Amino acid sequence: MRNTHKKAFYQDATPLLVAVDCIIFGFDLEELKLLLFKRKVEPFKGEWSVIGSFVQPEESVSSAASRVLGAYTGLDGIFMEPLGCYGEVERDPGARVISQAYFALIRLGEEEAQAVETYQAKWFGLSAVPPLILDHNQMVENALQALRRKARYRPIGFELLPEKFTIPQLKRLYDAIYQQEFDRRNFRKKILSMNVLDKLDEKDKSNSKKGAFLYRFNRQQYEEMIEKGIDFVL
Amino acid sequence: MRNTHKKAFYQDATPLLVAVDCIIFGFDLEELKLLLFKRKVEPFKGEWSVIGSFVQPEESVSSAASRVLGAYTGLDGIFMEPLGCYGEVERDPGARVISQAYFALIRLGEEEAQAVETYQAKWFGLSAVPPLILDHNQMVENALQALRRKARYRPIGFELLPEKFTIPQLKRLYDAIYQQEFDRRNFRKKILSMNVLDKLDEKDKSNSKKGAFLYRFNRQQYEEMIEKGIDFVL
DNA sequence: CCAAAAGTGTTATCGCTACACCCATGA
DNA sequence: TCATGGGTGTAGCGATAACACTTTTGG
Repeated sequence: MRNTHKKAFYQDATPLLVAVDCIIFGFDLEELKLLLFKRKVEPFKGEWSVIGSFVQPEESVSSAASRVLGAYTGLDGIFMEPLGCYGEVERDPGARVISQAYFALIRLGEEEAQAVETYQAKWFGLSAVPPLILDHNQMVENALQALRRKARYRPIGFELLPEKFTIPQLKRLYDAIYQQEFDRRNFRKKILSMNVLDKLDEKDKSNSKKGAFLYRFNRQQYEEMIEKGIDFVL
Repeated sequence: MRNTHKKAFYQDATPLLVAVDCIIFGFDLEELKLLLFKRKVEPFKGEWSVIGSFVQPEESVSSAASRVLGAYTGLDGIFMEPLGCYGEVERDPGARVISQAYFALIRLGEEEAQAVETYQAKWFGLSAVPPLILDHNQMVENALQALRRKARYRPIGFELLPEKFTIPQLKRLYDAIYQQEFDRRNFRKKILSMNVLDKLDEKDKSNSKKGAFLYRFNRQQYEEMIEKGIDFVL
């Protein structure tokens, strides 16, 4: 029996494989890092890649990305942001696969370290990223650009730091992201002037004898600031 | 016969329908406009939508978008920029379709007017956008945000103007994009200070007795400026 | 007591904003 | 000649950038 006109519109189209790929950044309080995985299937088995998965029929594209992030890091609710679509015909010699890439920011910690064991994953400094399969090096480059673009105007840097952090640590994060040294005094002034950090009574002495005060990001204050039309800029 | 392990990786995944949708902006020297189409197939036949198409196996996602733009406007080499992925499971009740959206900027002119005839398309002012099918209103909103975000830092506004334009026209374009009135003198000063416009000897008298000088965007100058690390900002 | 990082305040400069008057011309 | 939009300059302000000294404390 012939299709109705209605169904034909969809049935005449060819379905394609759709994947998500996640570029995962971390920060060890020294350097910006990238989490890479040794691919376990052919083609390119054993080579380095970012982590990904095919999108299943019963999940949205973004939940596919969440699923991947959760599965491979053991963490829940990881910050992620869409990066773009990689849709060249020949990008994957194994099959026609369209990939939607995301970049994600995680706090380095224990759960994630355990995942590193389980999945043959490894953290790489940004200057030591090895050749990756397919167009993954391109994705990484774009992810870094996107991170740089965003981190200036949105408080996403905090996603890379522990809940409690010091101002010098925050500055080192921005130094690492932008590969340049910000002025200590101006940096402190600017971030504090926005009133989005709560100063705690504790000090962190891991980096100096004197110790630096710990702060916590106050999302509520941030949102009130945005309401008032004031911009977050670092 | 059973698949090899290599093939299984791809064969175990379910292919999905992938579409591109194009949000097309135009500027009639007065107002920012959106090009919308009357849908010709079920479901939602006869309702307004942005224009799109399924991605074919032998074309990249971005060439699918180019194809759509070319087919429906009769124009070649239209400026377009990826907007994002719309991947909710239930976004299209007709089938599971993942859509990659693009926004495009075109110069209003003759070829395009003819396409308006052929395809039952219509230009809508931004404040008069009708209800659209699926998540297309969302796409339009996001496209407008993306246009606003971009136009400040990249010289994409020129894509909406004729090759030769006056400074007041350019200002009116930015007024329209940002829904606010820029200061005439400051606007002129800023754009001219970047040295990316070539002043012509001709005047355009369509808007005033005195006439305003015509200018042309000089892409080469723009690129040299970027080389030097100077930012384009309007 | 000293090395090493944390913390603080002032000044100069630059860019942005606000603003008012003259010019050219067609009707 | 006058109404309309085009074209120009300047002064004030606020944000940013540059910069040097004091504090704390573990070793």
